[in-house]
Amino acid sequence: MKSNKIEKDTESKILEAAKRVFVQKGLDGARMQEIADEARINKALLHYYFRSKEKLFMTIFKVELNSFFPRLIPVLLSPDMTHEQKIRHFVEEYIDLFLKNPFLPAFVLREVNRNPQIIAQFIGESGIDSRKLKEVMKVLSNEMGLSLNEVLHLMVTTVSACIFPFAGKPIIEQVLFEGNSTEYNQFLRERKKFVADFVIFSIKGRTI
Amino acid sequence: MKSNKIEKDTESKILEAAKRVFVQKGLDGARMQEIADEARINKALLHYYFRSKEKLFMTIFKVELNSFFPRLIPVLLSPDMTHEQKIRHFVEEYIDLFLKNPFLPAFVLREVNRNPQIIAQFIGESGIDSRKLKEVMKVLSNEMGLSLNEVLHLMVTTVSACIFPFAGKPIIEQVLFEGNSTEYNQFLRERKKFVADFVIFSIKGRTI
DNA sequence: TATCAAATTAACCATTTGGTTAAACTATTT
DNA sequence: AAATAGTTTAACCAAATGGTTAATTTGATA
Repeated sequence: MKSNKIEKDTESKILEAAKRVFVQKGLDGARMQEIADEARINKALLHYYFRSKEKLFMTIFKVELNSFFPRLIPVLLSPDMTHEQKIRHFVEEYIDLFLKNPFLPAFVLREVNRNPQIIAQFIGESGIDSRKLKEVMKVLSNEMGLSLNEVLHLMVTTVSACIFPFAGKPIIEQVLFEGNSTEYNQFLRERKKFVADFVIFSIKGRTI
Repeated sequence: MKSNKIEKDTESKILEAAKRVFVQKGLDGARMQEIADEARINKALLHYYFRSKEKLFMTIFKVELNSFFPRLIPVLLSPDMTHEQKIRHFVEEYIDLFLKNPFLPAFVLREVNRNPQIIAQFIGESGIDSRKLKEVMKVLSNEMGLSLNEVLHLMVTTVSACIFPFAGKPIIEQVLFEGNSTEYNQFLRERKKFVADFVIFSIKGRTI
């Protein structure tokens, strides 16, 4: 048996290459040869480590979907924070995640629309727990003085405001900043504060 | 020459079939044979009308991108409406568009991320005019008492809140409604009122 | 109704692509 | 150092795929 070091190295070289290619091109657009080239190995070695393109893709997708759902539920349930603090924390963490992985939103949306079942398939392993989520909604509902349904919409709106500027980068960059990527990136950095403010102001404006 | 009726019929049969297939599967996932089958014609006929897959795709994409940007600028510039009325009008029209074309957001986002240049390529024909857009922003900035930059973020947030629930359908339906599509559709129908309220409340809450 | 151009099709082609195989290589064990 | 088991590669394969060609059909026109 080869030393574990080299063994693991090849596998992670493959995983890193596959991530880059799949995230950028999607399952349909990716080529096994390109992944092999990117990892600087023979194509047959891909099939030696991961039996098929599908299997390799699923391995990558599972990891990416997992990071797409941030581990923020405990914070949202914390009794030591106001709902304003919770909103700020959530928005900042979520946007930071996408600033570090700018292509994650477009990738997940693309693949999830290509094969909607894939989301049900991995729901268990994705760090999302429906029960906990409902608990969060109840807590927020009490804290904010809104109905459960209003909290649901509020959550979706908040998540939308975080995700869309990344998923729609080519549109926003071109239409709003005439292709100037510096301005677009500046805009993204401002987002954390703006989105949190926006949501908090909306709750205030509603309850007046 | 054959009668115009039949000629046009075949071409539109192709366009309708191509739209269905491309919107669902994207450029990479679509197959010319499938489009031919869907249109109930021979595959060679596709190439007779549209020389290549790329050309056929571009024809479809241009149309879809065009409908993705609604013609709402005149309304937003109208001096006879309050900014609240404008927001309500915009949100209602935009969400209605997606209720009629639920796969449009995912399609546009997918293709625009696959090939970011495509958006610059069609910006002229897409019914979007940067100059007019800036005019809208100035008008809204005055009406709402917000800075230009705040209006920019506000616009992106509003658009996000309209688009994401459609682009992220598989995620929302599964995570928030455990796969119950009736509940998901109910949620979508409520959105028009909620999003408009949300934005308007936020402006109110901010200026207090 | 003979002619002609456009529309349509069946058969075919070249390339790409995911996947396989058998041989070669490497490191560990005896 | 011979045997062994895991790793890596070059060469290959079958199916799929976008695209082409040559022949046939269709319908209008003279």
